[in-house]
Amino acid sequence: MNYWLMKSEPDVFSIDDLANRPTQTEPWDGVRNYQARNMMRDAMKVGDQIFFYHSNCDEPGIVGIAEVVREGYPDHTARNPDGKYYDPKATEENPRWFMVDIKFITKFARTISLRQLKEMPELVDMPLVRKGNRLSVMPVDKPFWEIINALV
DNA sequence: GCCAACGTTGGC
DNA sequence: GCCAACGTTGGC
Repeated sequence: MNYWLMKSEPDVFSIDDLANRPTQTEPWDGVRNYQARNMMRDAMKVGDQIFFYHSNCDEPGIVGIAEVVREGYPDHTARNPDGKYYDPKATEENPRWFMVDIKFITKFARTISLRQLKEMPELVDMPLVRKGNRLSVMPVDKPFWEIINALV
């Protein structure tokens, strides 16, 4: 089993939105970054655990856990000319963009803030706390996962 | 709103 | 294949 972190702007789609879905499941559409795409297409497996991260908000940080329930498949929003994720280069034969489905597992009682994570010496090598990291989907090494989980 | 750090695009 | 211009991300 692998561990991941996925960012979402809570104004757009928050962990509460995920929890309130009828099936508590959501296709992770709209990712338009090749590194993130490759991870969703090739590496994320059913059962993998995901830290759900809120970005671009008052208190950026990890707010809960989700898991992968469907492995990489074409992101059909790339082929909808009326949607904001439209990409004319995506075709049926070559979908270009992929997504996974994730399911709500838990919401933390409080946000584990980015600020708090940055203060922890044992996490200095975690990509998330590195300057300039803009990846919206990133792997989390198991030791980091366990350290952070112990904060809850 | 600012801006640093990236990633992508396209001319050459 | 280089690289300048441009667009986006996301903390602050």
